[in-house]
Amino acid sequence: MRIVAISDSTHSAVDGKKTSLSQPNGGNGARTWTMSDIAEATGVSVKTVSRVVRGETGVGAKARERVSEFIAKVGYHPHLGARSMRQSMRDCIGVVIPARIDEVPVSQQFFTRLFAQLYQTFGLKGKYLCFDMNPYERGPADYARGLWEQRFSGCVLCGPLSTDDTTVHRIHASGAPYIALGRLDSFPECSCATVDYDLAAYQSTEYLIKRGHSRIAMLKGFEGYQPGVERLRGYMRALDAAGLAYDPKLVHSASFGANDLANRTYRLLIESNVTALIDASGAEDAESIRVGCQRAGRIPGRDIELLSWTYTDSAAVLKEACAHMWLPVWEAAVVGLEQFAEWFEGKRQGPIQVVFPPTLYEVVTKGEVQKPQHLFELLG
Amino acid sequence: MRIVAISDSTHSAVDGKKTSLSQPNGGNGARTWTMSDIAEATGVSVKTVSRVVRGETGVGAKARERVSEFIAKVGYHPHLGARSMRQSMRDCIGVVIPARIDEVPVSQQFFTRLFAQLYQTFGLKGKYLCFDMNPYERGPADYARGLWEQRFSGCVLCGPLSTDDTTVHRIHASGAPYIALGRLDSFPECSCATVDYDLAAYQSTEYLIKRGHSRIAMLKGFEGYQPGVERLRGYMRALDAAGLAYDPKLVHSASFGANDLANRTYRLLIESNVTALIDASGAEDAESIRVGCQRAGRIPGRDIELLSWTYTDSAAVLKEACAHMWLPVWEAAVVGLEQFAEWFEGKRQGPIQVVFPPTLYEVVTKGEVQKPQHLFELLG
DNA sequence: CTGTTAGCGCATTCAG
DNA sequence: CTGAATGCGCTAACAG
Repeated sequence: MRIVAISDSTHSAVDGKKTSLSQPNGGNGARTWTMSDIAEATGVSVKTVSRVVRGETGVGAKARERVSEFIAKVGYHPHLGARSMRQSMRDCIGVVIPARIDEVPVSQQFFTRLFAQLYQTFGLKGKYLCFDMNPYERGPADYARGLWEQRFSGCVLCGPLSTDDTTVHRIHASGAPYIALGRLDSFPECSCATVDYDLAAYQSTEYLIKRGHSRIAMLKGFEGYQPGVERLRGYMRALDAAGLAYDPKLVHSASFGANDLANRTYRLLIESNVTALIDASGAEDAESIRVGCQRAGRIPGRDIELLSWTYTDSAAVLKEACAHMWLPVWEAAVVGLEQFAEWFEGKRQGPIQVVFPPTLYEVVTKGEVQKPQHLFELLG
Repeated sequence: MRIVAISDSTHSAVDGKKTSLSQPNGGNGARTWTMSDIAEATGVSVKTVSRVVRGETGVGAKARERVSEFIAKVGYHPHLGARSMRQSMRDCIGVVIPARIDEVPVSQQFFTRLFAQLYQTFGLKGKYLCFDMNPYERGPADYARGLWEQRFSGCVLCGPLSTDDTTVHRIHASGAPYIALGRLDSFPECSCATVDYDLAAYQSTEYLIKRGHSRIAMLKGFEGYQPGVERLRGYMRALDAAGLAYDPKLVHSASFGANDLANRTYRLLIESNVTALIDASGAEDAESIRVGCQRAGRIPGRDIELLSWTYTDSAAVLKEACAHMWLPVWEAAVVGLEQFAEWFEGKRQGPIQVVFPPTLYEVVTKGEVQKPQHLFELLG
């Protein structure tokens, strides 16, 4: 067991010179060494110490060894704040939430997968991950503040973008590497990795129209966010292509915080002549849909045809549904993160554009998915 | 939609003065403003700008408004590197892994709960969480490097400590607020929030002895880590108290990476005269234990008595077990994190010492827990 | 109430 | 191969 040597004969000259303000907790702790301390103690110049620390050439073998040993002995580490004033922080990736964390359904599953992926891509290479949880304490905060503050030099926007988001434009304009796990109509150049929700809605609607339905209801999530807009647009396009009129009463938005999915389902199903329902809520909540159907006196497969969206390949949210739309959100994120890592490391240029198409299944192989638990639900 | 105004008549004088090195990606991005830029543009001194930014008194209403507006307009943010040279970083908490992430069983459940808790405690207050994944690329890395580098000024050590850990001593000596989710025999002063595994092992063994067993096997995890040491010590103390001899053949360590739990169980059970088994592996893997029993030709409750450890209140890993030991690891972490937050904010002193006792259940109310999925299993 | 100035620790010229 | 000097953006002590 070796504790940092506080006093050492080699540098008795600098003894008690100053109590650095930047000491962790300004107390009885071990002293914080600076390059000039090291230089003084080892009898070389600051620049030589710098060369050794940064592994540069231009230092004699003897001097290098002496400095290296001393550095190891006292446990010197360069001050990153000081370093960041001369160069950008290329060892820290920001992970920021561009939406209220309790407004969007960040599932436990998705979050831990994302974290594991970030661990593999960056953590294993010794890089830091810096999370900014975007508190929204007094109005929407600037979720990219860590970038402006130079805390990190690139970031992952983890979550859907609000339709009126402007921050992502500023990130883009800054030239910093970034990737949004979601796109934005108003900003097609946006660096992103996501799924084509518009197409998913279009194909869902088209499928049901082909099966003879003309009064198709849709339960959609993400009100106020881009994925919500895309759902509606794709739905309307499909209706339009089939020459059907759009009835706003047939589209409801469900919020994730309140558990009103069953209620929304019920209300949609008692609308006149509704014969089919697209569950594009993203909640993956079979029970609520079932309860809603039951309360409306509808039996799936007989009185009402269901089509539900899932984030899992070949899996169903509702066994009773006639078809299942798979949104490869995770798969897009993986590809996007790989490309982002290359951009961050300077091996490629940005922006990234990964938009995966959805896949419609009629037969499911993996059974029914569980209702996911969301991050904010774990609290108190 | 408003993009940062690049050129503005108010400050045409400083036009094109310099291209700061610290620009995010040194390219076509928007310019990075400094305090002196703001000062020059608004006709005040740097100190006045500083006062406005930091919300200090001593600025006239007119000047304050002018500066505030300009700052908002150009999207100025203080450079944290520069700031960190004068004061410690009190808005960033390090979350570091003091063990190889693939050597210890960080369950998805525990991890997301921890993250949610950190979000609530720090994220909501606008603080950053900086994860260092401790790569171990070339030999064990210094998992507290973020502290030495002044990247953060306090940290949570998330995971068990290695028995030969020395880094935590240095963290302690630095005076920085920290909390280890695990303790260390060799370092009783260590700031920690954990469970008394020694007591859990003692009580488990004692319980089985009282039920008439004298040949008690133990399956333990965390070889090389403190919780592993405590398991063995508690087990041995109980044997000793009852005047029984310790037989090393009756204690096996299971590693988490390899799935050898069933095999270990089998091997323990074919040992001569073993009549009871403590599953202190921490794997919460009922299936492997069952397979091991079956292969050894033992039927739980008849040929062999099982006692399994769980991390969930009133829940069982194995329904067949005669008793269940609950280790309130999570509960200790919550209390510890609260105290850590207060220490970090200067509202109390360290170190923290939260050591929860385990609880033995004979009757279980919440049913059988699922085998947890671990973070590293999500990769690949 | 406001401004001037001296560093913080490091990387980077530019000289030896 | 080495070192002295400069400045990054900010805060704080010290003047007005």
